[in-house]
Amino acid sequence: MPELPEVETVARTIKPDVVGRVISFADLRWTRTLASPSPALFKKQIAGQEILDVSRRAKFIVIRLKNYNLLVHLRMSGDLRVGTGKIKPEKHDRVVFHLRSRGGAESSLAFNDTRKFGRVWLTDDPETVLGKLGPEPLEKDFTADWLFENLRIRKRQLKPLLLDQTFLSGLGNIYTDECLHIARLHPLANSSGVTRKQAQVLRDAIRSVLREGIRRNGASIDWVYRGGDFQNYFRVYGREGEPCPVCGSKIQKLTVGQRGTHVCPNCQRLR
DNA sequence: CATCAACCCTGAGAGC
DNA sequence: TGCTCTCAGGGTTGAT
Repeated sequence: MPELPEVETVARTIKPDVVGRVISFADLRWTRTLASPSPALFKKQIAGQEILDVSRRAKFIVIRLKNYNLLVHLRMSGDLRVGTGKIKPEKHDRVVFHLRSRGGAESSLAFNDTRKFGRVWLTDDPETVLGKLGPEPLEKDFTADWLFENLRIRKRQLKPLLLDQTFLSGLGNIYTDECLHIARLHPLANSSGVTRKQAQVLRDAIRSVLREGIRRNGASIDWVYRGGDFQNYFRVYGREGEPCPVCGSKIQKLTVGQRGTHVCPNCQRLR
């Protein structure tokens, strides 16, 4: 489920339930979920750490602890779930953080991840993990001028470039298809050919789609469900053969950069 | 530097 | 029902 709006929703959801709690210990149930450090050091360092804040950077959930930062990437099927009282791990729980409140109440924060693609880092310097990420699309520094200039410099297919987290952070397969449709740009178009005007429209489309995704608590697809309903408002994603909401042409599905890609053949012309 | 295939995994849904 | 096949929101790595 995890693109920027879904990750933002997860972070906002768990924050009030975990800030102020202390991690008594971590139960690492699938070793490979831990990216770094070693399991032994991880368990030693995290025990006794108070959770000070929960935020999001790109598609990472950043959990600020007293002396470290706990970074979580949900990848394809990850989720963070808060549990109260007696803890019995659920199917696909990969790491379970056992928590204690000041009053002594027990609860838990579980990283549940069916496909095991998700990763967790514990580090004192989050920049070692987040350092190469591109700008946040909802921040002020993501301007049309910046986008225009950087699309021009990189000579790449538009969609794979927008998915490249070192170029721009937070977009995933769904939201990229949606914003390219709004901007009437073809996913295979060369980034260097995008005009200043088109860059302006694309920049605004990216921000509006992400904001609406957040407003609707993200999109819920397949069995990875979290209560969002943005999936009911897709313009092209997952709508192959259905009419384009703008012109009525049949939405087509193609493969771009090994990802399923949805376009309106009339609104999004290659040239 | 850009592009692509393989890989990391499990499970849902389609087709037979 | 049950089997096989394809596909899935992400990202890394190594080859070309």
